[in-house]
Amino acid sequence: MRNPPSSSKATAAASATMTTASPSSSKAGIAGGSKTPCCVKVGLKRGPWTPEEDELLANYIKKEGEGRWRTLPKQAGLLRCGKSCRLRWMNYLRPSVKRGQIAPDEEDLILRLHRLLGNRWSLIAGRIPGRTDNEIKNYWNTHLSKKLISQGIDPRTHKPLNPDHHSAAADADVDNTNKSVAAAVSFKANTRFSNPNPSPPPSDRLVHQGADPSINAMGTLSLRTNNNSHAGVLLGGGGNEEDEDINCCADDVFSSFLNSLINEDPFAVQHQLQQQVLHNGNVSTHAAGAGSDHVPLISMTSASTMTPSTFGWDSAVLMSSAFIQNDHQRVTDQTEQ
DNA sequence: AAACGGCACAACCGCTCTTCA
DNA sequence: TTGAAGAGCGGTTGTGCCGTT
Repeated sequence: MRNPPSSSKATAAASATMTTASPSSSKAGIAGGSKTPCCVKVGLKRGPWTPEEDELLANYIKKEGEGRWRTLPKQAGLLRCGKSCRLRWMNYLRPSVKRGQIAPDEEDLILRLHRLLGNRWSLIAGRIPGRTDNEIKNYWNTHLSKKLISQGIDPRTHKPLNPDHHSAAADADVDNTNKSVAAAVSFKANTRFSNPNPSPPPSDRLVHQGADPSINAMGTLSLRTNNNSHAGVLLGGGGNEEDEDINCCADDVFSSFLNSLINEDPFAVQHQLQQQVLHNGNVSTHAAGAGSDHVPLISMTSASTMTPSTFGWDSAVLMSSAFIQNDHQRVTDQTEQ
């Protein structure tokens, strides 16, 4: 784990020391002369934030709320670009940000999530309350990746660096889990929500983080494939069947699904998906593109034998189910042997 | 005591995606 | 349909601190 001095360093760096901007700090972030700063406007301050700037930003957001980052600095009386303000707020000033050491259980969770999700820091951070993507990214790069390497594990693939020292079965485990999660993440990534809430919807990116309860509570969502054609997945019974709509809380499904994978319990994943289907009455899929036909009432079992290409969309929880079922079958086979 | 290197983390950049006029 | 603006993400850099030589 981390040694005590690092925490004090972190605290110091997070407050006073980093805010004592030396003349050289104005060069921060500009590597060489080729890179263009995000804020080319003359007069905008860069580098470490001062306590005064923090106060201005925090007070303004407390009063006016988040958003409109481009205009915020001017309104708040800050000589910063909006991007810088947003980053400062998100990674440091937000009340929900938890400071201090990463606990062992958090570290374990980061490892598990990274094994499943890769460098999707925001997604990982979304499942660790109070931690920011930047913090987790830093912690990974400075601690965990090195730790894994010292254990003979490739931090990118989570497989042994020396392929002679592991079994094919172990590979299969990792592969199947990764495929499951890749499909689910892809499902999420391709999911665009139609928020029924009339208030300005938060960015879709937040959906990936699972950070916004208003999104978790959404009733309707639509899907868009990578090539911008539209497709729909209906999970659930009642309600209208407008194209592009999905009438169940897919985020909950995803969340439960991910939780199960984190806990390395593929049977629970399968069970949860099946329960979701039973609860909602059916699973149906349909493509909303030209000439598409509805494919009604497919069971999870049949769904698990289908490929995404069957429907013309490139990802789905259904595929995850297939992978999980394969896992189940493999284990069953092994048991019988 | 000074120099050096590694560590930790805040901050920045380029890019991508979504929204909206 | 398209382009501009807004927002967010992952990768990278810069800086201060600390331990070692």
